[in-house]
Order: sequence, then structure tokens, then C-alpha cells
Amino acid sequence: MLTTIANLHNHIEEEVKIGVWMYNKRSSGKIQFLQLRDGSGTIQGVLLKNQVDSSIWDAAKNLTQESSLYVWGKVRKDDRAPSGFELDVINLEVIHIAEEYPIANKEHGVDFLLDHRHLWIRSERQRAILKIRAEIIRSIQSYLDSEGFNLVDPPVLTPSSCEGTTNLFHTKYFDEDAYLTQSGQLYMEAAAMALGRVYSFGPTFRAEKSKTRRHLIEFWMIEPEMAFVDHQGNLEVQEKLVSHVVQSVLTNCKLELKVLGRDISKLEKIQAPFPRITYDEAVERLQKAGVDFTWGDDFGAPHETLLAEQFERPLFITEYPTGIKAFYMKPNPERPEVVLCADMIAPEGYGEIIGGSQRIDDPVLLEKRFQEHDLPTKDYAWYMDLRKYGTVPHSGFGLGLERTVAWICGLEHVRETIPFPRMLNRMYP
RNA sequence: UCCCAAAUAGCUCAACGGCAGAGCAAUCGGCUGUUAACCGAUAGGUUGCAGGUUCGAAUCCUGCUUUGGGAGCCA
Repeated sequence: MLTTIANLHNHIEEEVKIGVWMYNKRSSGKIQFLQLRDGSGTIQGVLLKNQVDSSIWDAAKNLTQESSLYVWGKVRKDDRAPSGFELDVINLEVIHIAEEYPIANKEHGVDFLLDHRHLWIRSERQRAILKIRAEIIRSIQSYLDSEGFNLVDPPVLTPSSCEGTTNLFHTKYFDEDAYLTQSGQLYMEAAAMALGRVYSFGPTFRAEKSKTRRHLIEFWMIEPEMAFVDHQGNLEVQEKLVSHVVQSVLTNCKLELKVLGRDISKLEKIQAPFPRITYDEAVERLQKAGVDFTWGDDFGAPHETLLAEQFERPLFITEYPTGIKAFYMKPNPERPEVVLCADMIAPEGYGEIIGGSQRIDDPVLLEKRFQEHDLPTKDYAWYMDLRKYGTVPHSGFGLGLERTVAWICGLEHVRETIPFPRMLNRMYP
């Protein structure tokens, strides 16, 4: 029966069969070392010429990088092996002799690797990142589910923009114009009025000509929305969620973090509560640091980094000027020139990973905002209805998955955090 | 959209106005404990494209294409 490499520690001194790819080989005249992987882990297979059948010896000799095969062998503890185990190969059955493999066991350029992304993900480092991405998704969902949230799926095809500013991907819905979603938030507000606490998890699309290490054209967001929760309650959910996710990765992905060379001590400090500063205070801090910045402007990436560097935990910047934020955000009743919103800025220069706010629940004010922003009221009639039929205070936020993965993994660029990145000028593979 | 940089063997790079080279990968051979194994040999080229300067251009100039980094915008 087939077992996996991750499972071999349960089979010491036993004979096992595994299905594997050979990612590297080292050999001498009378001994061969096969570097084997099966997705669950890696192990070295050892063949001694005087101990295996010559046909098996020759078959092993002919294996090329990334050839696939079944291997029968005896699991042996060995302190010389990085994983602590080796496999003494008894028999093997070749499934496929791979053609010359483009990705060598050495350094490559980014362009080349992205062109071969379908193969690049086989590498130890990329596998570690995708494992951590999966763990992050798993821990987000299990946390929200355990806190009484329900997963609700908003549509991907939408009739118009949720937040007029960003560029949308245009497509056709038969004879009508349609756009790929850039946020499911407005639909989640409707869902929160039905189910109380909800969250969405899905892809979003921005046709922005952004070319930085923090941007993708297609990326995934988690968007929780909560009825009867105010601005402060919103922040508490966010910090608890993020600390839970970081601690889950620390517990369940030790090997992967080690492969990535991540500084664990920085992640261990990520415990709720997170520091909060207002926009006003952030501006003061920037000015004190010698930055020329006027109240009312939005922060750029360098500003966020400068502020985040003053803290070891993610930083909430709250209550931005109304003019630079989205139309649906609720003004502070005591100070209507700012809104009850917060951005969560990750440490170490990873930038904004969450944007959230309390939403406008007053139908009159929302109507006014539609006029001010020149939004088509017809397209948003359903959204106005939410305020007409039992409106309640409610809040929500959007968590950018790829930026979160990049931060937790300690990566230079978000392109490695998603299996097949969609970037400006790159849609292959 | 703007600013900066790069493009040479399958890959990573060198050659910077005067014979286009090395390492890795590939192929062949050697080696009984290798960890990106090592050693020897073989093969591998329209120097991104188009023009220009020059006795001579991978090298200098102009345009284009592609890619990377950054800005803006955002998650």
C-alpha cells in the first residue's frame, strides 16, 4: 500500500511504497543518492550497487530530474539526513522519464521563473509558501466560523462599481455592460442584515496599472461584515483574527517557516491588542519625523512604512478625513470631518493588509453621499433599501490575503504568494 | 501614466571599441556517504528588434519591444 513521505516516521525499519518525483541525484560508481519528493515532504533514497538487482541499478541511473516513479524501500533513521530518515531502495518502477527540466537546482531570474510558474511551484520554497497560504486560509475560516460567522459568496459579475475610484475589468453580460468585482462588500452588507455575521472569501479584480511588489491584478480578499457592531467592536474582531492566524501558522507550519528563513521571533510578538493611533496622530508623527505632510492628504507607502516601523505589532490608523475615504463610511458623530474607519498596517514595511469601517446607517446621509459622489442611484437602489427596512449600525473590513501571506512568510513580493499570479503584462501560465 | 535600470548559450553571468567566454543544466566517462556533490571530456551563439557612428560594435548613439524596481492608486 502507498504511503507518503510525511508519514514515514510511522514506518521505521518497515518496507514501504511511495509515489515520487526525483528532484536531484548524486551518484558514485557504486552508490546512488536519489533526492525524492512527493508533495508531503522530501527524502533521500539510497541504492548500493552490490545490494540491488542490476536492472534496478540501471533504471535509477537513467532517471532524469523530475522523472516520476514508484519506490519500494526500507525506512531507516539516519542522523546524516536533514529530515532524520533515509530510504534504502529495494525496488523501483519508472512511471515517466522526464524530458530535460528547465529549472535547474540553482539560481534563476524572476522572469524565467514566472514563465515556468507551473513548474516553479514544485520547488521547496514555493511549496512552503503555498502550504502557509493554505494554513492562513484554513485558520481564517475556522476562526470566523467558530465566532458565529457564516460564509456568504457575493457575485463576481457586477453591474457597476462598488467604489467608483479604481478601474474595473469590463466585460459583457449578454447585451448589458458588466464588470468583474473589485469588492463584495456592498453585497456582504445585505447578507449581514440576513445572517448577522458573515464573511466572503473570493477573488477580486483591479484593472490598475500598478507595478509594485504589493500589487496583483487578481487577488483574494476576506470580507467580514457584522450587524450591530460599531467601529471599536470592528477593530477587536480584526486584531483577534490576525493574531489567531499568525499563531496558527507558527504552530502548524514550523518546517515551512524554516525553509523560508523567516524570523519567528517577530511573528511571536503578534498578539492582540494592536496599537491604535488616529490619522491626526499619524500626521503629527510624520511631521515630527521631518516629513512634509499636510492634513487631508492620504498616506503613501513610504509614510505607512515609517509609521509601522515605530511598532512591533500591526498598527491601526483610525479616523481618516472624510474626503479621502469611501462614500459609505460613517462619519464620527462628534467630528464629521473624519470617518469611523481604520487601516491595519502590517509591521516590517508590508503595508496595509486590512481596510475597514463602520458603515453609514442613516438613509438621509447615504442619499446625500450618492449625490456628492455622483453615483448612479438606480444601480444602488437595492443598497439604499438596506437603510429603508430596519437599518442598524454595522461594520466590516476587507483582509488582503496575498499581502498577509507575504508578511507572514517574510517575502519580498506578493507574486510568490498566489499559485498563478495575474500581474500587469503577465497572464501566462 | 510617470521615473530609473536591464536584455549575450536552455539557465545564471563575464567580456565595456579589436578572436564571444565561464559555471550550472544536457551528453559520455570516473568515483561506496553525497547534501546546489565532486573530477575529466563533448556539444551548445542571428549578443532582444530596427537603424546610425566607426577601418572595426555585444560594447557608443537613436527609436522600438520585453522584463524588473519604484511612484501614484489600492488590499
